[in-house]
Order: sequence, then C-alpha cells, then structure tokens
Amino acid sequence: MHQPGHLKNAGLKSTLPRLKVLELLENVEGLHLTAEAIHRKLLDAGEEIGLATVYRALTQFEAAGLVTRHHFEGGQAVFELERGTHHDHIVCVHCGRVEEFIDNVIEKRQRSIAEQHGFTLRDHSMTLYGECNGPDCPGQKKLKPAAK
Amino acid sequence: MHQPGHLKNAGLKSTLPRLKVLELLENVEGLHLTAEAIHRKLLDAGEEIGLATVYRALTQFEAAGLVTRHHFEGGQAVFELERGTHHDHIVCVHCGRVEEFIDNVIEKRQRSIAEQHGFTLRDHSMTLYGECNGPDCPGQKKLKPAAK
DNA sequence: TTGCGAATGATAATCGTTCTCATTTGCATT
DNA sequence: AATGCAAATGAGAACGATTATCATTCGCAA
Repeated sequence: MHQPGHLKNAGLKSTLPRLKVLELLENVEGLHLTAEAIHRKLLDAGEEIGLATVYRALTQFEAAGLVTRHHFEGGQAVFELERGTHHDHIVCVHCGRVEEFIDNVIEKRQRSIAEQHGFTLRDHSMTLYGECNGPDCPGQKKLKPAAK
Repeated sequence: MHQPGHLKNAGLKSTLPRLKVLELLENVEGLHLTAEAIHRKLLDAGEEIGLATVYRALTQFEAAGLVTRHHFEGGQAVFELERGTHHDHIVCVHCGRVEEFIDNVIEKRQRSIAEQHGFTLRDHSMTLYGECNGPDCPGQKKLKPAAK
C-alpha cells in the first residue's frame, strides 16, 4: 500500500530513517503511537535513529498528509497513519485504548454550526472519553457492576 | 454570583491569590484565558501573585468544578469559568477567537456512539477550527489594502 | 493572639518538542 | 563508479508550558 515511492510523491526525500518510521506505522495499523513510543520501538528493533529525527519525520508526514497527529488529554501527541478516511476517536480513560468512529450526522451538524457562527470550517477534533469496560482494562479491577 | 464562600464550599481555603484569580475569571466572562494571560493581567492590575500560584489555583478550581480547562491546538491550555452549562467550542485559526455552542443532536449521538462501542461515556471534547471571517481577524488581510 | 498546617512565591526541575550544528546521506551529475 | 552539494541526520542544547521543591507567610480555629 505505502511503497517507498510515497515519500517522493509527497515531495520528501526517501531516506532510511523516514522509511523506517513509515514502515513501523504501517505495521501497527490501527494503533496510535507517541513519538517516543515509535522511537523506542525502532531502537528495540535494532534500528539506529534519533528521537529528533522521528519528530521531524512525523511532522513532515503530517504536512504531507501521510499521518495524522492527535492531541488527546495527557500532553503527548499521538500519530496514526492516514488512511484517507476521516474519523473521530473514543479513548478509554483507564487503559488508553483508542477506537475510531465516524458519524455523518455529527459531521453534518458541525458544518452547519460553523456556518451559523459565520465561520468557514477548516477542521475539527472530537474525542470521547469513557471507560471501555474491557476485561483487560485496569478500570475493571473492581468488578463492581457499573452504576447502571 | 461567585462569592468568596464558593471557595470554601469547594473545600478550598479562601486565600487572597485564589480570590483574585476567581475574580478575574468572573470579570472576563466568556473569554478563554491561558494561565500566563491570567498571571499577566493580575500583575498589570497591581496584584502580587506568582505564576505557580495561578497554575495551582486553576488546577484546584478545575478539580472543584469551578473552572474548565481546554487544550486547543497550540500548546497552551486555556481556562474558563464553569457556568454549569456544557458547551463545545469553535476557534478561529487566524485570530484565536473562541465561540461556544451546544448541539443536542450531537450530544445525543455521542452517547449512542459510546454505547455502541461498549464504552461508558465520561466526558468528551469537541472543537471546530475555522476562519471567523470577522473584520478584525488577521485572516481577512485580503480585504485590507496591502500591508505596508 | 497564638500555633500549626496549608498556601505562597521564587526558582529549579520536568516533560514533550523543536532547534543548532557538525557530520553524513541521497541522489543528480559527471 | 566517483563527485558535489543541498538536504537530512543525530546528539545534545534550548525551548515553552507546567509542576515540584522549599523556605517563608498566611488563614483560621482555638
């Protein structure tokens, strides 16, 4: 899907570090990683790459539309490979797990809201925070039946 | 509206710095200020207060539900007095102006989306980014005859 | 008024991220 | 394949926002 050529198509020189970062992002499809997590994973995989380079690559990929950067609560930005389809996120406040969704009703309302306020909508971010109730989620330690 | 007693009600000692911060937030109702902006405004008003104290006060107010903290794009968090009514934001990408809105259709959809994903919704953030097209907005430079 | 624990202010520390700069690399051209 | 050079890299310094440290001051109940 993402061939090396994608970098050149995006106007970026095809360098080794950039390829590594892009490759990693492809192999964790669906996950949202921080720059540091990406860096660590690459180091653990035996690659030689500097953190600054990871940040630079991610920033360039973002500018080129190859990846998307999200600022969830908690300071660190997370990155994900852009797959062409816009979506929003729901994040577990306990385990940090992220799921994606799109809702056309909401998308449509957002446009009309912007219009009502005289704004030309350029972008938006919507993130839901909740408890995922998953069996592996630390929030489930106390198996107390959630306040139904 | 917000009497000094509110601090005690919130379980906070009623100290001079905290009162100043709260008072300032009341007097700029509708605005979204950064901690530094609050600090500067208080200094300019002749008050004696440390930046660290402003941060501490805001964090405590947030925990007490008196103020809300938002992380718009751009690094710095902004704070606004909590007025009991939930709302989302639309931010001008040029001038930073913030308007608020609520949309019950969206709110409702969010709850049902969380449910569909097995999440117990705890919170959400939605921010629209656009161009406000206002006469004073630097994004309108095309209307102004070329800058000198 | 006094006493004590909580709050403050100055500043150091931290965290995530960006910048600096000497060195290396990609790649177009010989 | 060798060369040249701008662009990219890595290490670490620098940076901006925020939090922690700690000696001093303050709020407030007795």
